[in-house]
Amino acid sequence: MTKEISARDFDLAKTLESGQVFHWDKLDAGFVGVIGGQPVYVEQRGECLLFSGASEKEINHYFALDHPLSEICASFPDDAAMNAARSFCRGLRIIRQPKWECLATFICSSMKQVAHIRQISQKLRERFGERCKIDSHVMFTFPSADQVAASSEKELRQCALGYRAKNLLATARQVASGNVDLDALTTLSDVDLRRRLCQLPGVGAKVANCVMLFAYERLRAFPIDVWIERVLRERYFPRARKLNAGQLRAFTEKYFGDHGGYAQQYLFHHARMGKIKTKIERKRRSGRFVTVSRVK
DNA sequence: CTCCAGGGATGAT
DNA sequence: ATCATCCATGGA
Repeated sequence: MTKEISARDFDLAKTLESGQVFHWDKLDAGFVGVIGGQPVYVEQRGECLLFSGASEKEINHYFALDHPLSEICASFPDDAAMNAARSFCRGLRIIRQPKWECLATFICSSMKQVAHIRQISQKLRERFGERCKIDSHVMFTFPSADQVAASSEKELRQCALGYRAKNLLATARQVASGNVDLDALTTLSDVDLRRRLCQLPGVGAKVANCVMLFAYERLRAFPIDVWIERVLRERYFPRARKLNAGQLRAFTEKYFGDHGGYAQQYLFHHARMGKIKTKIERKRRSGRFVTVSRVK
């Protein structure tokens, strides 16, 4: 039942915990999640992936094991912030997510921490998705646009969506009705795709760029959230006074180039992990200080 | 307890 | 065209 493929230049944990996808959970030595409506277990052992629930082809495609990662990383600009992130995030890949699932979760992401987006995703799945099992482990698929569209704003709010419920419902109805065909947008240019996505309720430039990057494989798309904006201002414009969103966007588009989305994800993950690490460090130091002072 | 989070829509300059 | 404010919720 368990199959295995070689996966070079790949770090499963970094990929799944970098804040690009929100429905994978740690189980035993690996992760459980859903790919194409099927429950999947994946575990990394060195340069090998052990998995069950999907075909080798599906695993290869979902985790984008065909992306030429060393070439992509080599195309990043050569500067201190980028080099640190490149080194820290070795093996992190931008995966190929289902379009609706990605769009829906990022509509829910506004002004939410990664941990809470995961929680919202889980509540949506448990309430509206379909129950399934991998071995004896129970899980739920992400609800389709039809399933979300058939619910109500009140029900959605019970998933801790807050003001985002109205936007998710409105967008789900546009997708479910066929008014918007997410698959058909694949043929559009980056500019046109972004414009169409931004027409959906709850989708602005940032969410549109996330969906373009994580579901449409537009590897240039460069989402600018509070973390990335902080990195850009601190590391690339340390003493710029007035710097608006348009100027930041123009800079990122030309500076980070064809794989800007990858560069962005590396900067994002490195910055987030750095902060979490300093928090743990602070806690450890304060704990030690208390111990020492008590001894005295 | 307070602070803040992978923002967007809206209305005021 | 840019800028400020509000929007719910809960983790840290």
